[in-house]
Amino acid sequence: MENVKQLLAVRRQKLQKLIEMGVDPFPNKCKRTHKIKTLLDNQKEYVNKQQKVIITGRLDAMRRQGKVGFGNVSDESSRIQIFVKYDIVGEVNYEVFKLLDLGDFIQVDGECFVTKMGEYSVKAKQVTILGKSLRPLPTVKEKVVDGKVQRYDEFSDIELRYRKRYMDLLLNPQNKMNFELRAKIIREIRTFLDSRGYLEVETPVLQPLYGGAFARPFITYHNTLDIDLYLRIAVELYLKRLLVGGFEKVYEIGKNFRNEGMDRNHNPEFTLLELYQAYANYNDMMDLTEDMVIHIAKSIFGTDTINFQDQEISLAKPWRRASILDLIEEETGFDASDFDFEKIKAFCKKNEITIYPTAGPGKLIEEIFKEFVEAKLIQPTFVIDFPKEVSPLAKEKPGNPNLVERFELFIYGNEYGNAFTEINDPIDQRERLEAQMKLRELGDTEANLIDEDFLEALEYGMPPTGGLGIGVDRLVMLFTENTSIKEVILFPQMKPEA
RNA sequence: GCACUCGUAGCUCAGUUGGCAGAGCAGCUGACUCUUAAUCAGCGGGUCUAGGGUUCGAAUCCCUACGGGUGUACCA
Repeated sequence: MENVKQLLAVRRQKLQKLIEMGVDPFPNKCKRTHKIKTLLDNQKEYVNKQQKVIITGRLDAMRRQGKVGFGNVSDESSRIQIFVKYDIVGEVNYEVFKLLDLGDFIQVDGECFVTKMGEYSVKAKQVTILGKSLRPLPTVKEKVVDGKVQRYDEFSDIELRYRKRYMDLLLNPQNKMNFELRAKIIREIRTFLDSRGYLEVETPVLQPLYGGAFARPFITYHNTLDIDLYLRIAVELYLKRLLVGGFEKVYEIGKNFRNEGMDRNHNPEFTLLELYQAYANYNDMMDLTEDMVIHIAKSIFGTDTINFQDQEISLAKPWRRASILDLIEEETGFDASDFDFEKIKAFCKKNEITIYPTAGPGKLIEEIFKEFVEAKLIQPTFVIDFPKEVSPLAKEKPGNPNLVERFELFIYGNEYGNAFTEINDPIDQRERLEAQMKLRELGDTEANLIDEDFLEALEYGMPPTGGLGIGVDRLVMLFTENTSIKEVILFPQMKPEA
């Protein structure tokens, strides 16, 4: 740490020197006439008429050479070289220039020109410090070889990149793209849904009861009310209340919180799109999902084909729709359609699938699917008609009391969405939740709770409804070709450092 | 949770069989009035993640802890 102290001390000394010279290292005012990109876009014209410009940005390279010096300044738009000459800026300003460190924010008043070596630059008339950097940033250098940018000493430590995201963004500008694309994707989701008449709503993050998904919640406490509250694990039960209230098409994009393990597909807080539509069912939700994902792909990337992990994935309609039972049979030859518990248990035992005490045949079918099928679903696939046992909010499939109208969307072996024809029969819904409570009593910590207020709402009447949930982070991962959710969340959850 | 793996200067990394902790960049001093991974000369900078053990001697071998990654389990 001695070294760090020295590096910090040096910068503070420079700060002191500037102050002694009467220079404010953190002025309140600055001026900019051009973004750097504008300079690049108008190079010929600006060079010809020696365009006067004032640029601002961070000094990220410096090559001083006696009484002349070069630097590079970056703003959000781009990066350009500056040329600072003693004879032009004068003795005092040149002293200031010499006291600059990499990472300082500066303003350069000057004019556009081309150096002897042919590089388009800003010839400084004055260099003004806008914000002193008191801590050294790692230096990443770049060199263009055969038109390709080669980077040296890249800031690449994954842990540091996540913990100090600002450095990652600053030093690895290509990583900013993930987050720009994330914003665009979410914007296109809204554009798409808004144009189809869905109303965006906001429902409570702090809930007295949690529901709508299988997950353990985060618990918090409200002082004045003197009650525990839960951070939502889903917004489902609130959005359905809105359908009772007469809204016909609603959606919410927001953070949900699940108190579970973390890995490259799971962050404790994550962004979920949930959508409910009256007078619709899960088939409509499949159509909608296809249209929405294709809209995103085409409007942002101009194509309905994407590459992920060297696999070409076609988003063109229609996506495969196959039942979970058919897929299992396809992969394993095992026919579970009779829901014969003993037979299914035997199959699980033979294949070393854990049989939890609370699991029935439906749960085991889901386990078999995970074990044998999931990873095989590379191209977009709607896996449909799930066991009723594992779907307490989904409506039974006509003609088969073991199944419900539900689908999960899989792409490249990962789950992206979950949807069903929603239960609007309050009696059925109560029975399903009561069955969940029994599981809970048997030790299933993720089983659903009974939300009496929600059941009461259903009793007033809810229209037949299709509901959909899409994992937004995963969608962003897909479109940005990332295999870790931490790459698409600006500040992913990390263990505290020792 | 379990398994494997990594942790050395601000950053990127090397470190042989267990034998004086290194390089480049960044920093500091000096030279240089058109450089661009600027160059040249010199200098400073380390609790080798932490703690314990083996050993004459540990960055290196062993154990434990912490942190990261990967896989697996869990997770709609």
